[in-house]
Amino acid sequence: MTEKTDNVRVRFAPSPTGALHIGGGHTALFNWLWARHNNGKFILRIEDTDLVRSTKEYEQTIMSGMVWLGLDWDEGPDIGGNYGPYRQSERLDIYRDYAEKLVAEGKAYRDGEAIIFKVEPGQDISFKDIVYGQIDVMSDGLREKDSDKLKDIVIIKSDGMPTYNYAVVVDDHSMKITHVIRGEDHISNTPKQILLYRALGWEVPEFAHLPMILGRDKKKLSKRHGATSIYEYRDMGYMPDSMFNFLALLGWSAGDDKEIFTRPEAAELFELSRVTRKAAVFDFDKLNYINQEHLKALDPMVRLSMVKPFWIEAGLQVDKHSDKYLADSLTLMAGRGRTAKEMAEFSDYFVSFEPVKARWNAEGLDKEKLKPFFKALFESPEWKHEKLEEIARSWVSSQEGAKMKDYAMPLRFALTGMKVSPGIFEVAEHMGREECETRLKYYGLL
RNA sequence: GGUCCCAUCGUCCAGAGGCCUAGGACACAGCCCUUUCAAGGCUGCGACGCGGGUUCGAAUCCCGCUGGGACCGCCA
Repeated sequence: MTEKTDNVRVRFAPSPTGALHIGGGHTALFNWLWARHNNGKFILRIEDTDLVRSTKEYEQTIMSGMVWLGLDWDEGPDIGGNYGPYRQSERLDIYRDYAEKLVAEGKAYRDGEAIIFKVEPGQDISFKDIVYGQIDVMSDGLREKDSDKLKDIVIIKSDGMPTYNYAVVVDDHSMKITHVIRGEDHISNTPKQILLYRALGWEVPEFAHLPMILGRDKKKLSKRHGATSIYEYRDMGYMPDSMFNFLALLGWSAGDDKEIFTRPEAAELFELSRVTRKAAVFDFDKLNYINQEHLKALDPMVRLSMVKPFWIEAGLQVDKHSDKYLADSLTLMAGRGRTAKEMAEFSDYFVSFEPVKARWNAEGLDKEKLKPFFKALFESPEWKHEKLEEIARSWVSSQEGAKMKDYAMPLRFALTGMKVSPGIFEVAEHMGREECETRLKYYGLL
């Protein structure tokens, strides 16, 4: 069931003080899902009021991270929109004006160069969260740490920049944001913001807080847990479709058993009311599985484009082959490998003989026993796996006590340098008679 | 210390009083297929944190406890 919402406008508002990390991507993703589900607008706003830590480079990195994940926005600093500017550092006059208004009305006061909002005791600043439900708070709860003194809220810093809690209110109001969707760590900021909305005489938007993402040790995800930036996952061989799928499943499910889905499918099914409240642990095993499933489902040429960079990274001469041959090689892999990187590693022998040589050794090989077998194989009128297997089977049955693996495994190892591969006769067919001959001769097996 | 939030298999999700001797997925274990498994098929292991209520009946509602977490910056 779809909640009745019209003209949904949501935003992702990162501060450009680092790359797009898992938590940020998760938040952006849920905002995107809600916007797309409702045919609403997804807005990107840059919160760059921290002069010392914000950089344009990070702003770029965050945007390209979102593009990589497949999260497109409808309004933002790069493409503009009717409610700009979309960079807080370009909206200083707006913050200043409203702050002056609050001062004039006696709701805020100056201290030093800063402007500070007065918090009056005894106010009910409860709110209803779409995900967490009713949250009851009194203004008396806003105390200073280890003190019973009520804490006023700084809205303009001494350097003239607005603070987060103030700017977010001014911007969300002036950008006509209907749903504020953000991490659960913002629940305790919400009452302060509500105080500001009231003082300014503005309507309060809907709030939907999202569960946190934890590391394996159940602590908030951080550098200690290894990869935290979205790009690190790309570099490890995870695909955007899978990251999207995996992240969407952290704190949400459609309620049925469907766990592998595309962006449009997720957007169709997504409901804020179905978001979970419990913090979720980032589970690599599940990510691997989801990535593998997407890797399987990919169009062969698209799959090739995901895997190719990792072959190149390993120094293999990819351009010696046609894309058709390479893509077919991956199709033959039939789902082996969980990441694009793993798939590239598991299939390197299709690209080049070099890695095979590096792995190969003749330990325990009875060359004299093998030679006649390989010779028979190469007498096959057709280099087709059915024919090759047929020859192999009759050869094995003609030898006393011989088993298929006695011949198939040495062949596999000579051709691939691996003890694991797709059916070796299929591999041989795909590699081609010439290449197989080259490899076997190199080892003196033919 | 204060305020707020959370609590179902190891992990991610189902479950919105009887459909639950709690379901699915990942992981793990075992079996099967077989020229190998990193592919495929099957089976198994495994949870409602504890204690009180409410009710004919509670994983689901209420209270307490315990255990986690977030926030309390002129960071966002």
